[in-house]
Amino acid sequence: MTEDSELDLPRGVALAWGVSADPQRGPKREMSVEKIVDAAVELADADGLGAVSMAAVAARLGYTPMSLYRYVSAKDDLIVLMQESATGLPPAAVREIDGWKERLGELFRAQIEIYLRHPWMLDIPISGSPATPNSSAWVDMTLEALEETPLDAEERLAVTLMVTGHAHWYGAVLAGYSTVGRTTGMTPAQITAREAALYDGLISPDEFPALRRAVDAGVFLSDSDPFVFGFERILDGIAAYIDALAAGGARSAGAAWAVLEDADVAADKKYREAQKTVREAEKALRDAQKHQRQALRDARDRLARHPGA
Amino acid sequence: MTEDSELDLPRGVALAWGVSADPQRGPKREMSVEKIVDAAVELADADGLGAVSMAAVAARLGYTPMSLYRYVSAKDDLIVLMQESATGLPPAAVREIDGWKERLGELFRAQIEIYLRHPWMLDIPISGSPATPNSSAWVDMTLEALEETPLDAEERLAVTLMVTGHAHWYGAVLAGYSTVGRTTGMTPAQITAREAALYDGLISPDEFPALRRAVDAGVFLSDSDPFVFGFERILDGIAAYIDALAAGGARSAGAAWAVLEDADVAADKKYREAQKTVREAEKALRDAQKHQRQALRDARDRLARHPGA
DNA sequence: ACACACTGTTTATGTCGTACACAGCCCTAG
DNA sequence: CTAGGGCTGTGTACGACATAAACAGTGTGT
Repeated sequence: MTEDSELDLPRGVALAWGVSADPQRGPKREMSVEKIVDAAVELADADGLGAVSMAAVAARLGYTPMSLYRYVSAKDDLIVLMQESATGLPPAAVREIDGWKERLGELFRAQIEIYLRHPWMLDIPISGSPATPNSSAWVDMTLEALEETPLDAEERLAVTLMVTGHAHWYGAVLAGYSTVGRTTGMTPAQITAREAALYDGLISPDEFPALRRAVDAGVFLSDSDPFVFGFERILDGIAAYIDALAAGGARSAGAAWAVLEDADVAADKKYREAQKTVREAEKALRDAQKHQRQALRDARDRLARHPGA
Repeated sequence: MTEDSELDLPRGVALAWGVSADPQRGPKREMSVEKIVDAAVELADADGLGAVSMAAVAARLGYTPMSLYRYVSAKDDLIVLMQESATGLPPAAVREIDGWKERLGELFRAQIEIYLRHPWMLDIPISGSPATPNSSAWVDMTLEALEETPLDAEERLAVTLMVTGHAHWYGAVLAGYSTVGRTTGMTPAQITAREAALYDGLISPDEFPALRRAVDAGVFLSDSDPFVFGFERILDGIAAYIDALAAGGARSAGAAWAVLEDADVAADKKYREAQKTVREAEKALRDAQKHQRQALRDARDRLARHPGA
């Protein structure tokens, strides 16, 4: 029992809070956690999270792989620290902005910018609650923006979560695009065109009527931003709720749905099997069509080779 | 040039659409893509995405690792197929429901259920557009639910994205909890309590005043569901927009924000460095406090051991 | 001055994805 | 009806990767 007196934080989180107790004896340290994290972030910025291996980070700093473990207890910790570093503090200028809507908008925009600069952040799986200092600062500032509203504490947190989530989702979809762009060297317009072409070939009007209509309406070629629209709707929804509160409306109960309590795995299996039947029928149909096309092509080929047959 | 006549779909996606052209010659196949995918899903359901290795899947089916590559061209493809399989078709019963709000609600709920049953889906990074048959079916049904509204095609797609994103986010946060639960064997209540305790110790009223107030208000101990609240606000926001349209309001421009166009990496570096200064100052402060506490503890210890000193 | 906590390094282990070459199977062209 | 070749599942092999363990050198508190 070394009695560290700190609650057992997830190791990486503890490091992020600066709970480290630098050693007294021994040779001078040549590296530092910060240098390691910076090197890792640079690697990830350049070539994605996959490029971050302990060996690569160490090499970038001119050391051997194992040396990093004197500063970071495991790779997972390093990733938490990278996240923390890239997250940074929310822009202080937000405090000068008037109106909760505008503040939320600016915070949202700032989050998207971060994700665009560090797309690898979106590849990090959400692991419980990485309650690190910087992420706490973002939550704090978002909550502060909402203090002028009549929302209660829980509702404010719910809004915070919603904004963060929307930004995360936005970033993920956008980053998907930019990753494809970097891998294939296509411009966004080219990617869009290609996707549209793919959709065009795959979405049959029988199986996906509504989606087909959307494709025909050219939604996948549009350059308007669906996420901005979504964010506006979210703000509207919050405003409507606030108005209703002001008009003496009752607060939302916000109770968890009963359905979600027990994930009935057995039922799911049965369900998936039933679906498989449907899928198989559909596949059979597609196969039939495909075979027909293939047969036609073969016939044509043979005819071309042996015109007299 | 084998002239496959199909556009070059991402390999895994092609498989999902059943574009496979089963071979004519050679020994009878003993396995099938479906069996492989099912085995992989079962593994992932039981022990997470990390438990899905080619070797593990093969072993479960009684074959050698390499045999899988006759059916699946790479692990990434297998994962796309797992996603597709677990996604399944949207519940057909949604079509019987009256009202777009109610339909969206049911689709949302159904998505959450899927994520609860297959939490590993949330660990799969969003890779561009996995436009697979089943995911298309979900989009199709969501769009269909919105056809009774005066929203135009792009707006409907934006709403679809928003609902999916919220569900994904919801699932991710929830799954984080349940993963922690499985790893540590704690009940949700215990986890909540633990998190609350952690927050309590880390969130200082000086650095995070608004967040501190929220903690004190007990938001992390509440059992009400922030996501349901959020979803209600989203629906409200859409409804408000529809009302505005009906009243003759103009459509949202939804133009992309200029800021987002160019992610200025150099500026970010400068920004991060400036933040580092702030962080360092804060850390110094925390360290000072910590050292003080440590010194105090040491003094007490020494006093206890040598009462006469 | 000496012990020992601590440094960065070396070596080694186990897991993983997957390339490649193989021996046997069986459809199809001749 | 036979031969060729595309197919099957398998075995071996290789290169990443995370990280455990043992090591020789360093510098500080006793």
